[in-house]
Amino acid sequence: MTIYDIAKEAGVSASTVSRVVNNKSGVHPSTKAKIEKLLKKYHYSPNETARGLIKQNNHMIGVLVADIRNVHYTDGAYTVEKAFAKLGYCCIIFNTGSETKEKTEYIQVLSQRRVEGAVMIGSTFQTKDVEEAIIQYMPNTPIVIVNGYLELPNVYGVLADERTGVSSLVNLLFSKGHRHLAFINNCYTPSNLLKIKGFEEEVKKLGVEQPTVVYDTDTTLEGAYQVTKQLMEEHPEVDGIIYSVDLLASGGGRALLDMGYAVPEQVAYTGIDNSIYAEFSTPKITSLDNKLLELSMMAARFLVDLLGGGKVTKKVMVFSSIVERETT
Amino acid sequence: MTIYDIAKEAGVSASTVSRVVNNKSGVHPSTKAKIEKLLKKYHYSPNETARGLIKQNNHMIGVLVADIRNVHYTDGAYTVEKAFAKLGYCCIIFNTGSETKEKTEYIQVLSQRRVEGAVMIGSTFQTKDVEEAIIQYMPNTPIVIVNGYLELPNVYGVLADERTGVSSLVNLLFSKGHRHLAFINNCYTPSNLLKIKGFEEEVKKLGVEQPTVVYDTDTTLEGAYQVTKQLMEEHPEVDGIIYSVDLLASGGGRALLDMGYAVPEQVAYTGIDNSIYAEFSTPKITSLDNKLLELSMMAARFLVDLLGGGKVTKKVMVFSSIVERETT
DNA sequence: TTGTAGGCGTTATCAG
DNA sequence: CTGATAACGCCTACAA
Repeated sequence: MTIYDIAKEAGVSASTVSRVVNNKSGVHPSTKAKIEKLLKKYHYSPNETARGLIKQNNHMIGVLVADIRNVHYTDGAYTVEKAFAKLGYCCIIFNTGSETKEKTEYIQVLSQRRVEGAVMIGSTFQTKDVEEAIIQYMPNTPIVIVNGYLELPNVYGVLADERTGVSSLVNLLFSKGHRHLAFINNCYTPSNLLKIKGFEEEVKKLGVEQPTVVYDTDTTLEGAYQVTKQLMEEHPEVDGIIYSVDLLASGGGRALLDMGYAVPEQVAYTGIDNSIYAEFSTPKITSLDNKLLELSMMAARFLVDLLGGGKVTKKVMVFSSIVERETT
Repeated sequence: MTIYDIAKEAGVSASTVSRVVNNKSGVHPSTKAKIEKLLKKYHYSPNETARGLIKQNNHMIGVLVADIRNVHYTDGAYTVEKAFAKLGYCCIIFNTGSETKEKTEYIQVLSQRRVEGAVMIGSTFQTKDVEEAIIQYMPNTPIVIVNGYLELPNVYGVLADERTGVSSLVNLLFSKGHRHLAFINNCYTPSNLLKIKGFEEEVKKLGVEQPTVVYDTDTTLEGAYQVTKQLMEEHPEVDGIIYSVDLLASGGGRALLDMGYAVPEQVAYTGIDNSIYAEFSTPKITSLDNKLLELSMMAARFLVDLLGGGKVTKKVMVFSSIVERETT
């Protein structure tokens, strides 16, 4: 059902129908009524594709996320979608995975779709390859990165201060008498690298001579469980652990319990993200709230402002805070 | 950068450029090379909007979900997105919330966007209003509902047999000596109504005379905690609880522990969904695996087949199974 | 092998 | 107040 079909049946021209559809003034009430009746009768809805072609806008924004199943990415995607839906935009969401190649491919896809703006969720998008893809394919599309930034005229960043956040976690553990700290990491995203940097710097600053211990694992409960066991066997002196994300802390915490450690007296540990995992686990996990939710809300607002032609800060940082629970 | 810009610079017509862009045969190698060079130089990417207009397809599918932050919906959305991205489709995702009005509005939006197909995730879409909206706005668009169904020519359903699933949960509790069962429900979706029906039927079948107890709460840890306390105070004889979703079981389980009940000896309980909550909680929760992941995968495959012009079963059911853990 | 013309469904600009 | 007409960017006969 097109505007022409309606026009023919109403005995008017397409332009008149268009005027009615768009609520423009200057249509005779009687013709207007006649047309509206037909519109309703056929449940006419304008073809946004055609509209977009002539209006040079499609009210679509792209959302890139490594994997929406990660809780904080889920929240981010939700926040962004909700914010834009309210404004009549729709979000096309892609799970890029962690591979560089896929990320750049999806950037290309977004450019073909001519999205008006994009949000990339996660520091994993703060890479050279993404930067180049943006330069090539979307040099003029406003892009906001959640917890990341690229030095490009059309890219904006809202960041968490995870480096100092982790420093404060170290301080917390230290203040409770824990001196032999370890860090368990899941992957080397820019965000996690900052966390490790914050960890190592603060440990050094506090004057602990012992070399810092950093272990790797994949992002699973089981992986965290195993690597924690391994850590405690190889470094029995460790009495405080910072996990790069809550999920690891949950899995690792179980290992500590199974090994018979008293938590938090003998070994204390923390997660990062202050996600539902921290709240759900037993014992409930002390976690660094890096405000990822606020970050996404801010990102959405930034992009909305940019699309509205407003000026926006290129780069902001949101301060994190510790939520203490039962593991410290 | 349009096909015309390229054509002008190459000294050819737009159609020739179009042929090269679409890899059609019958272009002289030298002109082809010349054009390809320009294409690369300007990082030309075809405007999908314009393409969609003439090809009468935009390779977009709509995904409706009440709230993507619910874990199984997240998984569903992920599965669907991944399946379609592989085929060059993009997914526009909307969080509809639970209000009827919003659901029908988003159906209208999808129709304006002229999506080629849609997936609705959750039994909450199995309502009269959604049905009418589909009839009005998308009577010819293939739609697959995950865990729901509507009797419409263009609607397909992949369902979980939660009714018999819950019956088997009742049987499990019964077989372990629990006779006084209660059901704690979060909201009255078609899916949950089936669960309650399965619960009540099976209790009756097993010859328990005592009236069945069904309590309500909102979908939060805290709500489940409170309502479980209330339940045990008002019905101290209860020794088995089925929670409509794992999240409730997690919150309720903590209440039972706090009240000093031995789990599962004194009181046993189960969740439904076999989600990460069941695995995370302490004790780990026995849960009904209603195969929501398979459901989404199947839904995606169905829709892919439909878009490819294939025939697909209108309605299938996937059998659920119990995953026993520490609470039974 | 290449170009021309028409059309996809809308909107915008002019005339009338 | 209304109707042609030309665009938007692309694709596809058909003609050359």
